[in-house]
This record gives sequence, C-alpha cells and structure tokens, in this order.
Amino acid sequence: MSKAGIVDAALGILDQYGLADLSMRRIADALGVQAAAIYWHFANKQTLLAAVSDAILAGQAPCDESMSIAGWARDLREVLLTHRDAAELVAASLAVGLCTRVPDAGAVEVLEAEGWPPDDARRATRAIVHFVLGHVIQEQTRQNLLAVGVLTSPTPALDEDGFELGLRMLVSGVQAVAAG
Amino acid sequence: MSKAGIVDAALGILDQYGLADLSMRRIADALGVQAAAIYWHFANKQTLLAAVSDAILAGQAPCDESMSIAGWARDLREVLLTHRDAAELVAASLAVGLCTRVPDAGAVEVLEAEGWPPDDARRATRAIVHFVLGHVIQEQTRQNLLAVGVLTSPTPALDEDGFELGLRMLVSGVQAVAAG
DNA sequence: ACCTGAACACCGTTCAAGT
DNA sequence: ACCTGAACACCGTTCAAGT
Repeated sequence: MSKAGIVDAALGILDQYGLADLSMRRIADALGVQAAAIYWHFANKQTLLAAVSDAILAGQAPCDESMSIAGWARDLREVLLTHRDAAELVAASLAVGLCTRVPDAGAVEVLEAEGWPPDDARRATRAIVHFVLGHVIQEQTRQNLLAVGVLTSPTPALDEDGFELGLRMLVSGVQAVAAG
Repeated sequence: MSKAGIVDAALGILDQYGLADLSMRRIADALGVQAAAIYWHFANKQTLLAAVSDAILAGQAPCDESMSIAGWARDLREVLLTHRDAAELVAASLAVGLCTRVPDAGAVEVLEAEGWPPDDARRATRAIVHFVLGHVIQEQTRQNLLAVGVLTSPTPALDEDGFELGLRMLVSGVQAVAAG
C-alpha cells in the first residue's frame, strides 16, 4: 500500500472497467483494503486521478531535439491509446491543473528553438494538445460504445485518417503563423 | 412540466451551481417535483444533458454563405461562454453522440463549397471543434477555480489571445492543406 | 504511521401505486 | 397521461477508534 501501488490498482480498474467505474471503493476492493484507507495517501480523488494521469503520460518518450512536432503529437496519441478512457482522464486532470507532467513541455522547447516567443510557443502547443485530446476522446468513446454493442462497424482506419488530416492542418498552421 | 421546462430548469441550475451540482434531484427540486418524475419525459440523465446541450448550441447563428470559418469558430466560442461549464457539457454530449445539433454542420458546407471532399470537410471542422471546445473548457475551468478563490489574477485577455492564435493556426492550416 | 468501522450527505434509476 | 413514495445499489469524504 504505497502511492505507486494505489496508482497501479487504479490503472487496472481503468483498463478493465473504464473511467465511469473507477471509484475509490473499487480501487480499495482491488487492494483488499477499506476505501477510507486511500485518504491517508491521497488528499482526494482528483489528486489520485492526476497521479494516474501522470503515470500514463510517463509512457511518452522524452522529446529530444531531433523530434518533430508531428512526431510528438503522434506519440502523445499512441500513449493515450494504451489505456482505456485515458484521453478523457488526462483532459480532466489537465483542466483542473493537477497534472505535474504537462504533455506539451517538450514541444514548447522545439518551437522556442525555432525562434517562437515563449508565450506563443505554449499557446501553439496547447492548441495541438486540445486537438489530440479531443480526437482521442472521440476514438475511445466510440471504442466503448462498440464494446457495449450499441455501435457497429469498427473502422479504426477512419480514425487514423482523421487524426492525420487534422495534424497536417495544425502543423501547416504552425509553420504559416511562424512565417507570417 | 414539459421537456422544454425541464431543460430550462437545468440551465438555471447549471448557471447558478455548475455542472458538478447538476443532479436530477436538484432539477426536480427547482421544479417542485420528485426526481423520478423527470424519467417520464427523458429516458435518462445523458439524454436530458444532450437536450440542454442542444438548447445552448441553438444560440449560435445559422451559418450563411457569407460567414468565414474563423467567424463561425468565434461564434461557437461566444455561445459556449454564455453558460457556465457549457463547453464541458457539450463536449460530453458530443462524445456520446447524443447531440442532434452538431455544431459543425454549417462550417462543413462552407468547406464543401470551396471544393473539399465531404469526408475531409467534416474531419477538418471536427479538428476546429476540438480546439474550440478544449480551449473554452480550459477557460471555464479557470473561471470556476477563480470563483472559488483557489486562483487569482483574472487575465481574460490572455485567453482571448490564446484563442485567436490557435484559430489563426487552424485556419491557415485549412487553407494550406486545401492548396496542397 | 497506517488502517478499520461506521456514519453523513449525497447520487442515478426503477417501479408499484396513486390520480 | 403524468406524478409520488419508497426503495436499490451505489457514490466521495470524514473521523473517532483501533494497532
């Protein structure tokens, strides 16, 4: 029963049952412990969810100089697709500002190296993060509806295409704004 | 007690107390009725929230030919800013696919008129919708934290700037991809 | 230091029964 | 047709009390 152990248990629940069933009581059950016990390690559920988000984002490769913005965005999507409902979870944690591991840190540096002012670099990467999160939320919601059977036709290829088109737009836009 | 009456009551709760406190029991209380009564008019909470989302999006001006993509995106943001937590609510309804009034319908037509293939036009506008929703969710989350007092410094001007920069990137990207 | 037991104030949803 | 009463199976969180 450590912080890391609780986060691992939460990740297990998330993958098996989804974000809607990720309750403090269920996590505690998986650990063979009382729900109240978790509150000795985490102040509240939001903080715990932020730690889970950080653990998910830790799977992203550190952004070295050789990486392109597009490559970083694809990497972010890949990492989010490795856990059920990860995009929605990370989006929520990011919104309340409890994520310590902000996903755009590396990309901001790349843009700054290209001569962008720091504030604009952060805003530009944020725009891409919004797109990636929104797109993967859509993908994973469809995956859930498909698993329950209310939806048919998998068509993961269409998701891929939609992502690549949007990403191409964003990257072109970044270059256009930088040039202008 | 009609569908419209329930939606109005829900909008009132939303503006006063926020999405977290928008429960079936609270809506019923505001109407002087039992929570179970709502289930005669709506199948479940998700369906009701989708109706609320539609009511919010109804405030958006219909997209005529003269409107630019940027103008449409700004209009979408303005409409979302008229109700507390509207962006998060609409994003959720949109994700589960229960919104009848999809916000991108008008913009898709504009792109098709410019010669885009229908599928790509939908994907391009979806990318912009993801950005707008993500950005306004961020803005409204900050507004909430500010209201509770855990955050200081209003700085709504920075939000405006961030939105305009991202939008400029997206619109440039749309043109670049269309040209290439 | 770390966890249990038990409670508090809530949830969404169902369903017989009323009118 | 439309609503009530009462229940079911849950929530997040707190806190005295145990070890």
